[in-house]
Amino acid sequence: MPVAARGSLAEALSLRGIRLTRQRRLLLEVLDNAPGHLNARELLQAARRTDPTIDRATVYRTLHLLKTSGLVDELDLLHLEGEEHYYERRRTGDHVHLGCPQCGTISEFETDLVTKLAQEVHRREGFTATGVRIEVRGTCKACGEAQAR
Amino acid sequence: MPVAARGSLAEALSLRGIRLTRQRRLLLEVLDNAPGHLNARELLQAARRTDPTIDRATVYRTLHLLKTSGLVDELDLLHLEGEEHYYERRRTGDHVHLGCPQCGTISEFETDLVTKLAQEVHRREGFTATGVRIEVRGTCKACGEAQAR
DNA sequence: CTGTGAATGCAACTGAGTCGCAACTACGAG
DNA sequence: CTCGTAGTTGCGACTCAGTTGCATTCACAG
Ligand SMILES: [Mn+2]
Ligand SMILES: [Mn+2]
Ligand SMILES: [Zn+2]
Ligand SMILES: [Zn+2]
Repeated sequence: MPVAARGSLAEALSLRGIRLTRQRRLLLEVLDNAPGHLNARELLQAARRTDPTIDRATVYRTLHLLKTSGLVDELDLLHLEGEEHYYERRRTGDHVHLGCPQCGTISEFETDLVTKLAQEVHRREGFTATGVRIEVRGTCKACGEAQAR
Repeated sequence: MPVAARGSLAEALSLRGIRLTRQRRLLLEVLDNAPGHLNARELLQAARRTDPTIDRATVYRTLHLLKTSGLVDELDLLHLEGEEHYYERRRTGDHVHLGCPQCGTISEFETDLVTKLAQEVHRREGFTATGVRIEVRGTCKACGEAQAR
């Protein structure tokens, strides 16, 4: 991962008075390089491939920290399978998650409706949103076409 | 609760080949009359006030049934407190949940953006939504005003 | 009324997430 | 570049939401 990203990460953390430990750096790196969405168990497994001594408790404590710092978002993807939660680095563009129970696929969908919703909630209710989570369950295109026959 | 509602409930269930047992009727009644959002433990407690013999396993099995039948929605309210999930009867008007971590209040917000999102997802992605869950975390009006001083 | 498959209660189990504590370490003051 | 210390980690025990197998009970079609 680019040096710039590392720099800004250390910055982002120290700005908040958070120490940049070996474990925290590793966990963020794993999240950055993960192809999809990881749950806590998968995150631990992946991190252990680099540092076999890292502990489950550290993963949970770090996730809590990163969530409240706004660096990571927690999803449950409508619990399509199991009770776990999933984690992803917070990005700039807002996106929504689409889950298809038939094939188990989670896809992402960018839309400005997230921002629109935050604005509407503020205008009509005086509520200042700090985080919006939108999860959609349904039939994906592929499953829909397969069903049509 | 109106007889009509009861009738349509029995209908709704038997249409799907679901037996209307004493326990299922009770759990739906408790959900209907609940002031706010209940988690599984609270639902069990409330139901036990009427039928002390009802079991935890029945609550979970029934919730699963009602969820997959589309009669009940599961929320996690962004897990403002704890890991539990919350349940509410599905209504006609779409609504969104607003959670304020500072005062712990959950409020509801009606908006047609839910429908708009479902339409946009279908148009742009070919994804047919069967359920949309939108949860917003932030500072409520009261807490915002208190903070301004 | 009766028979039967579905649903329930019970009790044991699973596994995600938490917590207290002793050892360790990031990092700022000197 | 030390050193001191508050913050962090690993560990192991723990909590508690949710699940499961099985014997008993019950809804409801015939
Ligand atoms: Mn995502
Ligand atoms: Mn959840
Ligand atoms: Zn699909
Ligand atoms: Zn508030």
